[in-house]
Amino acid sequence: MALTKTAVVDTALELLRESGLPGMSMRTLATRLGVQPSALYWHVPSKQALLTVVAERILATMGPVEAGSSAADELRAVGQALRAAVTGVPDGAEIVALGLAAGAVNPVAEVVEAACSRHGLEGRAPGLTTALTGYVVGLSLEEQTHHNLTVADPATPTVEFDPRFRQGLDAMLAGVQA
Amino acid sequence: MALTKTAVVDTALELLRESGLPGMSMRTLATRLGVQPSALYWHVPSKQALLTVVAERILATMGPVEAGSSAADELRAVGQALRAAVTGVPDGAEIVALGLAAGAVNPVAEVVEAACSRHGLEGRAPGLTTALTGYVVGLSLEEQTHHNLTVADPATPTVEFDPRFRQGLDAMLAGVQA
DNA sequence: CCGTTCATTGAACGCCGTTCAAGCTAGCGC
DNA sequence: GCGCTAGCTTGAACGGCGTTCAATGAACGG
Repeated sequence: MALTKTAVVDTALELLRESGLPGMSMRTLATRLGVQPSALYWHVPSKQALLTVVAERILATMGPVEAGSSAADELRAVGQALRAAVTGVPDGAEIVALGLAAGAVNPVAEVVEAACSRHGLEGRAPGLTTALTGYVVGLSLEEQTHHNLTVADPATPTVEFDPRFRQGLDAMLAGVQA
Repeated sequence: MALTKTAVVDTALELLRESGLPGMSMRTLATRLGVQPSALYWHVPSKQALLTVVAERILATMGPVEAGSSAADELRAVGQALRAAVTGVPDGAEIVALGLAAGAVNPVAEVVEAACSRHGLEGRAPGLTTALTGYVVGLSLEEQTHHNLTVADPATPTVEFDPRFRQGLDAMLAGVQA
């Protein structure tokens, strides 16, 4: 059976989950597929293009968000779902940031739109989407980078990102009043 | 005159401004300093360590933020100042994200603290700092990555990040009410 | 059986960060 | 003045990386 673009992407994600971005070189990817590195370039134009497809896959793992009693509750759930998807894969934030920059569709936009119109916040969706996505990707990137540094050098001081994430999320949903 | 760590960092930043991260290899850095690459490693333990020092320099370019009439105005100014500092250098967001993960002091914390206590928002500072910093770094990263993709392939569709940044910033400062 | 199209190989190119033994050189104690 | 140590640099190499490309193989319609 011949190689497939899908197989390449699948294996890339597999390799990513096992050993992060540094472990996902075109060479290890080819080895895993039992193929020469150059063979990959028939299915994918570049590693960057491969990574944007991987980014879309990661974003697609964001589960649906059920309707809540308040807009804040719903948007908080959206933020948490996005964070779960992004941090669910090593170096996911870096890859998703690249993917979004490359024009991948942001599933958060649609979900925020729905939540806003459900609670009479029409027109607020674009700004909230930008704020939410930027925040989650930014903090997740910091978290995963910190994690990588800790692995490389165990002397690195520990930081608890989970409560910090919630605190920041609540702060941005509340605004500067109250 | 012997090489200095300061000189290495200065030249690194200079090279960075000229041609971004890809143009700032240890080899080009050494060449610019008229030295062999290995000489750098007497002054700096690794490229990563060098980059965290560079990140602190970039963060230090954030100008002071003057007191405003409202807390939102002040925090908006903080966000804009941070963005200006980070995007003032090619690939600045990537480097700053690394620096923050490595434990660089975040100048935003202090400024937000001051602004909050000036407007009776004690206790809100940590969350607002996390939200603001995460958002600015996240969106700046997306913006600079997009810019790099555009340079590499001019067919990339244009995106206006400046209004989007302001919109997201306003959205997070306003919260989900109003 | 030929010719074409699809898919892969193997080898190379030019980068990269990093290491390390060996050497140079400035300055201090004697 | 001399020798030695401590600070700094060299030169060469190691093992990796993404990517390119001519040549090759395999499958198949005519």
